[in-house]
Amino acid sequence: MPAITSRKEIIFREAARLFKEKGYNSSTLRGLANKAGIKGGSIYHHYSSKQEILYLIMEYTMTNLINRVQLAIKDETDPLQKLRKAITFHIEYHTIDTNETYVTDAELRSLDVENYKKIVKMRNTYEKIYRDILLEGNATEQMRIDNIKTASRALLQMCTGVSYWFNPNGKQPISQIAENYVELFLWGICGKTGAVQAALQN
Amino acid sequence: MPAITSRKEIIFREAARLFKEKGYNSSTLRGLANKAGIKGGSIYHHYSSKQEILYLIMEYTMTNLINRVQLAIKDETDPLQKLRKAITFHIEYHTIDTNETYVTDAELRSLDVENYKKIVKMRNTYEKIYRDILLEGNATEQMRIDNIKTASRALLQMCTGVSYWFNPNGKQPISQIAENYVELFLWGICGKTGAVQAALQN
DNA sequence: GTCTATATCGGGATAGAC
DNA sequence: GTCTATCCCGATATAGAC
Repeated sequence: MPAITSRKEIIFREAARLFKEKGYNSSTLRGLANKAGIKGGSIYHHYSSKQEILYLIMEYTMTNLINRVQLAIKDETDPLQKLRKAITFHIEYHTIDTNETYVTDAELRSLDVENYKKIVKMRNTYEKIYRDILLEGNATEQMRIDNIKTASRALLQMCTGVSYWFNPNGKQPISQIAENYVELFLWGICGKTGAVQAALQN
Repeated sequence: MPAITSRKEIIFREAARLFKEKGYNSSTLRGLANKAGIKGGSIYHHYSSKQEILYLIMEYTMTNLINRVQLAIKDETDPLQKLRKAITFHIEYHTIDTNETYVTDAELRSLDVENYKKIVKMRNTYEKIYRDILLEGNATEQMRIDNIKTASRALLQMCTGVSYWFNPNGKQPISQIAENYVELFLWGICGKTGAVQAALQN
């Protein structure tokens, strides 16, 4: 979205908030218009349908995810560092555009067939970036992953979940939560016990 | 649900399937009746409202989750073994009652206030079982977890995700996928590399 | 660019026959 | 226990005035 907050952008943001709160189908255009400070019919001056608004939210989100994760890892060569940067980006972005990412994650079902295909394609592109990092890590033997597809799905599922409960006013800053997740995914809950660390000292 | 497949049970199962496919609000009682082999109005002989069906699906699911996970771990004393059993149960149950668990996970928003409170309470009960295992593991120093709440959420989020993509006709049996997840959560993607294993041999 | 008024449709729920 | 018929409401989308 452009920097200047036009009415069109207000509708966009409020739609994401509303769709997250009530779900796409339970959200009404009257309710959305009300939040945007206009009447129901006026929405059609800015968007051609409710479906279009949903699609644009998802397209915006997927475009950002793909472009920005590539930016985040572009200067790294080490797979471990790439993964750290990618995970951290994923979690942080999901807490910045919380509403948009939530809707993108939860409302795939509500898309028309054509729109569905486009978004799924973008999602595959995004997931492949993570799979490729894991593959590299296996190749350098810095990682050991039996099943790349399962592991990348588990990773993204786990990280996306942060945005469901993250409270920006809470005690823990998001950077620290992201670091928790990185450590958890890299080392598990047993890999950093005293016994392992002692052994690694040798 | 009772063993005998009554019409009431058919409606219940078809509702879970339909709500998963289209979402609660996009599902119609006429469509549900059609799947159950009756006409729309006849549903009200078995259930008092659409909302009641949703609530019963969730109550059934949470009751099963709570009771069965306790059964699964009751003979174990070792926190690591408890966790293995609990994770395996969680994943396997989500692929048995896939539709019911999916709906329970995705349609909290669609519950009435009163029903919402009851289900959230049950979900907290369920999550506490996992948190307690992690706490025990920290106490015995078999695990090392900085943030129990974050870790348990990450775990459940990750495991629940299996049911979104698991294909019972695929190559991998669910028991093997569950084992992948257990290993991933316990050791991460780095904890089982050659370097660590060599160090642990000493 | 926003308003009001309205066309049109479909869904949840009920009533009463069989 | 299931059917048909229907009530009632609310939602998307459109038309035309300002």
